[in-house]
Amino acid sequence: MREETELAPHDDRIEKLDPRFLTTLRDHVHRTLRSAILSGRFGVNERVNERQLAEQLGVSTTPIKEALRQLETEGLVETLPRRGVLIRFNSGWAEEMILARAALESMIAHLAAKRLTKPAAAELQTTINLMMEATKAGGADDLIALNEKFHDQIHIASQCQYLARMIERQQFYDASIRRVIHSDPAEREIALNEHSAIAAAIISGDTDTSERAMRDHVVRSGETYLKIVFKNKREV
Amino acid sequence: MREETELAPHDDRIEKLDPRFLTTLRDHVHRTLRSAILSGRFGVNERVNERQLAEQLGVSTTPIKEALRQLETEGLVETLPRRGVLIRFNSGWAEEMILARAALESMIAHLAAKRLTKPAAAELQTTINLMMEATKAGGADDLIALNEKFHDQIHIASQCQYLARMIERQQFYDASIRRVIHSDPAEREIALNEHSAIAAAIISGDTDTSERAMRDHVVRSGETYLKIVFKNKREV
DNA sequence: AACTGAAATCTGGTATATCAGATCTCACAG
DNA sequence: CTGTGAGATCTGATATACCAGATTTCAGTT
Repeated sequence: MREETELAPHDDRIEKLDPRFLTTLRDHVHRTLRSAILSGRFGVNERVNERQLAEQLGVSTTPIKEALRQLETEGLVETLPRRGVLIRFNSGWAEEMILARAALESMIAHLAAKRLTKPAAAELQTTINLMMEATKAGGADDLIALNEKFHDQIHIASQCQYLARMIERQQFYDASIRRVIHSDPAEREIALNEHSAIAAAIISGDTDTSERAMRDHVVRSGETYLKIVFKNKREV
Repeated sequence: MREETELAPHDDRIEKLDPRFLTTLRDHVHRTLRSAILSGRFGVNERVNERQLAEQLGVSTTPIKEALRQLETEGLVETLPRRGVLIRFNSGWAEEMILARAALESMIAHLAAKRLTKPAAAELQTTINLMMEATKAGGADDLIALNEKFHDQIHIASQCQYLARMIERQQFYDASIRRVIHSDPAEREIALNEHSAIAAAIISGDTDTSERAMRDHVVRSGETYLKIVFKNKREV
């Protein structure tokens, strides 16, 4: 018996609270602004005012400033010292975010193919099987969840935490748009085929094919999102 | 004649000041901390204290906080709300930064091969020619400068600003280490060959070869840096 | 000796005041 | 009409005070 579990007041029935559930104002501001920018609620090159934002969101400027620093590092805004903060997002930016994600995901797929363990392979296959069923009969939300699980499993298999985190930041669309896409029968069919091909390549350890299949999948599906999000307004 | 240049008090002899030259305390703190982290002056998982940092750097906590938010978004520190700030950097992180850079640079090389203009091709070739000379007779600093120019030209040719910015953030070594590497005759020879191959592929429009050559170059040279920066202390 | 919990303390989070560069306004000189 | 520049004003940058979780300390209890 392990001493620690004996001595410590440990109780498996109650999970430890994840500190991440405790959010901060800064985080809330960050999410809100990020979402607003990505959904085009700011114009390209529009200036935003820290004090004004603070007032609108009912907070002081401190969390606003911190959130803006994060957005700046993400490349969504640009701060001109002592002059102003500009929104930096348009369809071109979104396109490059897709390319970034494609590049990173394909690198991760490559490594996953190289590092995949037996049990992880089985789990990945299980996800694909569930996807097949959900594609036929499931709702959009089921597919979205499976989609996330699929990519997460690959991230975990690759053993790359830094890369996985980077990829998360390249998402420029929200749940509502995903729901639209995952409701389209044609898109569902294509996505399933692509996912199956990716999984097969990774499970078979074919790094090269994994890489390409993943890249092509991310680029193609990304372009589908682009068309919907930016419709007819492709800015300069 | 263009009206604007006639009416405006324009004087080509004097360049407009780039606002970016005006730096802020926050920026200075960011650079300082980033450099300190990347050069291993903090231990893995070491906790840093905002007030303490402020005192050490002789500033208030505000610019410290903002710089930490940037570093957090870059993945170099992690903030546990109301508990502390942890350094998140070790050799594994550095390895993944190399992989990220390789993935992004190879994507950019792919696009550069597709989008390269005639004049840009000539300029790229010029850089390669200068590199050949510098490899034989030049100093390390010349090679470093040419190296940067080479990659910059490819970034510009790719027309990807967002990706180019992302790549900049994946650098984990400083000038002094680059100087060591670019002084080694063997390394110089290898790098020249790789650069030449990349340039040739891009100029010939061979997207596939460009991509691979770039990726392999970044990974290989990155590993050289890894060996030097982390020597014998490869942490968990 | 082991446990409990209140209080001290540490740390980041937030609000606010103030500073200073950048920009704008507008009277006034040429 | 045009150009100038002092002053008002806007905006981000910085400093500072205070708030509130999280952690530690330690006396008191069993």
